[in-house]
Amino acid sequence: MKFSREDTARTRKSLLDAACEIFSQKGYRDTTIAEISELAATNIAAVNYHFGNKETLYVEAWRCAFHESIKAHPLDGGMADDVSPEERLRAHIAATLKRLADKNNREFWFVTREFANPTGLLEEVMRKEIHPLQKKTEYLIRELLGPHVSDREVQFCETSIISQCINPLVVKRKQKGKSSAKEGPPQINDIKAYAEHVLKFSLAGLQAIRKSAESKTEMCHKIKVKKIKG
Amino acid sequence: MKFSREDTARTRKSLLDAACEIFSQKGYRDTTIAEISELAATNIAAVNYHFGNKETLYVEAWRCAFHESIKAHPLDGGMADDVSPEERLRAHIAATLKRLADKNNREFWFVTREFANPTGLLEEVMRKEIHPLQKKTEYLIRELLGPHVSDREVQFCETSIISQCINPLVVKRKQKGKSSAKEGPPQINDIKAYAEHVLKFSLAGLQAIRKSAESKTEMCHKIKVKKIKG
Amino acid sequence: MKFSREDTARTRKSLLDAACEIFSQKGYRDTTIAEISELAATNIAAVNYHFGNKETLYVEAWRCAFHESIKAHPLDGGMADDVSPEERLRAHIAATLKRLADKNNREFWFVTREFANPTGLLEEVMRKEIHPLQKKTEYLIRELLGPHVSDREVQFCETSIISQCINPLVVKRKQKGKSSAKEGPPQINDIKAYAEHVLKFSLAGLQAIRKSAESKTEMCHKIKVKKIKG
Amino acid sequence: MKFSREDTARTRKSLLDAACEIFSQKGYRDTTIAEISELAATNIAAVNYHFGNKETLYVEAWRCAFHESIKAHPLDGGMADDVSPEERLRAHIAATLKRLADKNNREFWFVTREFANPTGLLEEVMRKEIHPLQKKTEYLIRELLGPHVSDREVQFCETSIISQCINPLVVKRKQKGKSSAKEGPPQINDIKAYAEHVLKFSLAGLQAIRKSAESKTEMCHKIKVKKIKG
DNA sequence: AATGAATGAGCCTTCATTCAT
DNA sequence: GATGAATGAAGGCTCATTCAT
Repeated sequence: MKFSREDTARTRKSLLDAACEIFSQKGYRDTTIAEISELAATNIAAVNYHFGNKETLYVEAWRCAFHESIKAHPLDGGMADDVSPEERLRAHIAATLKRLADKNNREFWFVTREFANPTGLLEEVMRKEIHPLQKKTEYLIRELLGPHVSDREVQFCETSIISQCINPLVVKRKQKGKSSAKEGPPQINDIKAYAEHVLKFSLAGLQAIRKSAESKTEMCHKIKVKKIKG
Repeated sequence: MKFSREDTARTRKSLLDAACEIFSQKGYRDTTIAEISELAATNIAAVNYHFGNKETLYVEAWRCAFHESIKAHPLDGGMADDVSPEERLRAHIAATLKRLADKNNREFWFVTREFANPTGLLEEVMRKEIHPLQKKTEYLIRELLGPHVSDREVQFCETSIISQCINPLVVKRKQKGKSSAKEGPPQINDIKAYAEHVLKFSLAGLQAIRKSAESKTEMCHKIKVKKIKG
Repeated sequence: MKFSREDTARTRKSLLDAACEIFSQKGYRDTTIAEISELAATNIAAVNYHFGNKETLYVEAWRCAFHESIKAHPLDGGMADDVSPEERLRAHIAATLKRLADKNNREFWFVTREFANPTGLLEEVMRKEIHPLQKKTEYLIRELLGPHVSDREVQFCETSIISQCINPLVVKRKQKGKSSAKEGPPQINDIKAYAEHVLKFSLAGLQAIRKSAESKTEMCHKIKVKKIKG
Repeated sequence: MKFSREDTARTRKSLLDAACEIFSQKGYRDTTIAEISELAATNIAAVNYHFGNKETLYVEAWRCAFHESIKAHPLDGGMADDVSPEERLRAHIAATLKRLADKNNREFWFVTREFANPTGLLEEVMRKEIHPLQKKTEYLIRELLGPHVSDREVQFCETSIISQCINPLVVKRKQKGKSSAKEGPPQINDIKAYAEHVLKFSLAGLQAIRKSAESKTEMCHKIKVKKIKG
């Protein structure tokens, strides 16, 4: 039997898809290559043939999931750069929440798992892919905080906002499929409403930090002036 | 080997400690009872004798870690109930952050791992142990938000605050031991300063939500009055 | 804590009872001494303390079951020796069937199991206990067959009759608890009716064997006479 | 080690043979797959690869033994359907006894062990395979008993005949290898002679049952006639 | 005398990887 | 190039027995 290059590529891709699906559902350890092979409708030796070993397949699957995720959810929320920073923050928060809440977004699972149980395998690939996005967020927040805040305050605010987006969805995902018991951690069901809440909550927070920084600066200034006058 | 009957509890405890340590480091699946037995300096069969099976040991280990954690870090931050809600929130945030940041807190690892790679085994025990704490937080937030907010708004605010406490520490833990590269997600190093930030940020956020709710209520009231007068 | 001799004997007996019960239900291999200890409400070490090991307990349990069985079902069926052999056979068959069909007769299980999966442990004890009974049956059958049959014919008839008693009850026991599916081997439900059947069937069989033997003898005789006369 | 793809079936077969041999000797519980693998000269994991687990292997081994047994000993004894029922019964009894007495017949061991120590695994497969054979026997007996007997009488006679075939061979097998002690249950050594005995004994028995049924019917008839006439 | 604790040997099963074709 | 067959290593669990008290 002969196999053309197209067949080979197709087999590889279907293995990757299957791996993506199952790894994201069960994590590295709980996934067997037998399962993946079956879902990909190939034989069990194909994984090692195409990817060498399970670890490599895992990394490749993550990369695949990441690109899918980025393609489906542009990170700027499709917002132009010339609108007000408040609007851009709204867009950013909404886009992030929507992306992470997307049930088809398998990448989020990989990241969550990786944080909890670092394999180290995704270390480098994650840094390279994610870093640029962070810079953008940081810049936007700095804009909203004004010139008087310290770097650390910017970092803290960035953390506050990102955390509000990530954490509830980690919780939500875990609860998925569970009987919506009233007990258990609070859970977000209306993503849009929650996005508005995070925006309102965070803008107020940012504003408070900004004013605090400004008044501190002013006081320093007054003291300096006094000293000079006196 | 010699052992007295009094040693029984000690054997059990040493197994529990070992399990706690290794489960929190590697998670359920990657931990073998052989490892645990070795660390506890007993026989593999001892696990089965004392705990029945690996699953039960896992749950017991979690419970142990949880109680250790709570003992080391009282949840109200040692704050009396009669101080202002703001002060109590400060204490709560500081205590939570300190607890989660404690390098000896193995329970946090369990929870993180469980969220990322659910075994389902801690489902019930976690709910039972953690639920009461949540209620307390919820009550405190409701106090700060005033009477006009909806349940969903309370829930959202609770999520906002808790998320700010949990997420950065998950990230931080993962980065522990890494070269403090400037790349990578923002990372919290000064827990006390961050606690103050979260308090300031969140109080402003809560205030904004409160005012928004109040004005909404007022407007409704006015409309009603108008209707009646009209 | 002190234990009187009465306590000791009681513990021993309760272990024996428990062993009897469980061994007869599950067989040697599928029974664990933990189960037995639990049912006997003692600790797990008691078995080895009182009986040395599992095998010895098994043999003792069988002996116990056997004596219980004999006590409950006298082998002559309570029939006097002076009635007709036909009546004595009726009594014998009825008694045997009743004994083997008795749900409380745990000994039958032991024997069945031993035949299928000889442990060799019951070898000697069974021979000693059972042999006398066989002799009695043999004598009765010989009486019914008359003086002309060979030893082998007696043996065959004995086998025919005993088999009709034993085999259907082995089958029946196995089917116990099963849905009385119409499929499956034929099964005896009315023991008394079946006993009458076996009697009628076997008396006819014995009669046939007897006549056959007699005619054979007669023919031999005639031939001899002829030879002499001739 | 070298192996061609054609060898696959051979490997499977050798595992099956080994399983057949050891299971029939030791029963399900006392057999380890390690033993089987060793006899089959393969790896332990091969059992799992080819059969999934021990239970499946057991069932397959039984089926294999059963088919071997049937192939070696056709159930009708090679007798045409047009001979007299007496001749067919003779052939049936002879064939059955020969089959069960065959030292190479491993299936009989399975069945015996299964009856004594039910695993429940053969429940269904045995019913499916054996049921048709029973039907044939039943039909033959009904023919010999004539039209006046009840279903229960047929069932009883079937039981009587089958029992005479099965039980002595169970006993015999157990005694195999033992010193032919004069003690112990009667034992069949000449299978052909015993087959003739069973035929003679049973035909007489059947005849008795038949006549009894006929006279009963007749009496009923007379009574009815009387009633009508009267 | 009697027992709770402990253990070592063994079993079935899983699974990533390798091999000959 | 691609695959079905095979395997070795390891894991969790069971259980009769032993031991110190």
